Amino acid sequence: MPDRKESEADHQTREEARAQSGEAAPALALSGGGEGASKLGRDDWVRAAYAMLAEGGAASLSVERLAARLGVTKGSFYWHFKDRADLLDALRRRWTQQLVITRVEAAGGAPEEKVAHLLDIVVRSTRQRRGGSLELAMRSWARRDAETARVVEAVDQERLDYTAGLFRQIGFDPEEAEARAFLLYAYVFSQGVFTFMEEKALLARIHALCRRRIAEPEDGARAAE
Amino acid sequence: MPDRKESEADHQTREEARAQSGEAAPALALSGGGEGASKLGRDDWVRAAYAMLAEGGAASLSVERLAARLGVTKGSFYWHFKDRADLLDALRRRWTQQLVITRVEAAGGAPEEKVAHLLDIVVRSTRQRRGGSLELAMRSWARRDAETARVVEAVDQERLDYTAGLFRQIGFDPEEAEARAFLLYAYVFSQGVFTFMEEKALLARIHALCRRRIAEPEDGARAAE
DNA sequence: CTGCGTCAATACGGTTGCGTATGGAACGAT
DNA sequence: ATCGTTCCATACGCAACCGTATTGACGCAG
Repeated sequence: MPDRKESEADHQTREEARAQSGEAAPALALSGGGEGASKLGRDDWVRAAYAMLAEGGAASLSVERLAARLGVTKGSFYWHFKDRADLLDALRRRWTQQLVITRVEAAGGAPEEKVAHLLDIVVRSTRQRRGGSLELAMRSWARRDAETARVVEAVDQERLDYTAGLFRQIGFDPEEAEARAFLLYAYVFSQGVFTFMEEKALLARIHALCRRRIAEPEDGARAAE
Repeated sequence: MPDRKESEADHQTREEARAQSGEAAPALALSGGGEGASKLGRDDWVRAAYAMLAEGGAASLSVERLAARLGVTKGSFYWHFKDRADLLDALRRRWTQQLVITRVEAAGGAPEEKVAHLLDIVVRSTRQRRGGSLELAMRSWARRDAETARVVEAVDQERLDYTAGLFRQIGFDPEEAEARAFLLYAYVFSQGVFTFMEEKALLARIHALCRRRIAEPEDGARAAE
């Protein structure tokens, strides 16, 4: 039975639970909170649920396990949320606002640099594993939930459009820009999905080459200048 | 509550269940079966479960819903399988044996043609949606199950190695072959994952271009001939 | 007809999970 | 001190599942 193995130790204090889950204390909630930050805010719940979503997917995200992870009981959960569906809504919204684009835009620079930044996102990100799990969880969830499917498709579309725009700014014609944008997106997404990409060696070997195939102009007809 | 909505109508005959689930009757089981094929074999269960895995993921694959889908009760299930874990094992094995590589090899031809075949797999496949869902479900499942992670990684590695081998046969040096193999895999995988790829128009627009970026030699230095 | 193997129905106990109801502790305001 | 707000605990009913035990229907060999 390869599925569950926890849920034996229940009944524990908040501090114990936090200690064993390896999670940092909420730390915001009340801005003046001194040490323990004894009360949880809605945002603490959403953040913890977000982590669980990445680990186990939406289907195995239960209210009671979430509460146990936070060291409280579900009595508290239903004070902050109407429903489990209410929590899931919040998760969808949070994921939508986790914008990669704004991060890239904030870094600024020429379109070429932005593309390079996009290409390196997974490589740079220390916790690529979690990012990939999230993307995976969202898409797996989207297969059986229409609203999630809507959200995910919208985000994908936005990312693709943005990337295609960069390529157009660089000078590719619209079709070529769209194709390269998709290739780039597929490449970055796959980096987060395939576990053998965690061997740094493989990634180091192929990254520069992939980057060239995706982002550089054709070698024969070098455009202008 | 966007999750469940079925499981109200239970208690029905086998034929009713099959009719309303829109599924074809098992149709093998007993090779001499005339009409209804009244008895189910272990393989029928695995096949039905395989379909449910694609639709809902491993977490939401329950024995009782599976039985209901087949028009029987779980009393029957536990005759064919020791466990739910037993069924999941069978699913993992089935997925492992669903070899794309052998299909491509069977078609034969020069390495270039095989690469082309790989590139067109999703485009050709009429039920790309289901294939993508399966790949997605397996990987989402693998994030929380070690054995599945092992299986998936082995399959990915095999596919990557095979594709890299093709590129080496074409004449690329090993590093370039590996990089292009990954790009190809990422491209094909992503086609099955992103829902906006279901618009045939977009795919038609970018496919040729992507194919060139992935499979064709650099335009500047055209190799030999 | 009898017995046996095969597949399935029914019934049961146990666990997990959802959502509700209700009460209590901490804290600030009046 | 009293009250209201905020967060949490406990207890309950209910449904979905898992796995087991028992019994039944059906075909087939003897």
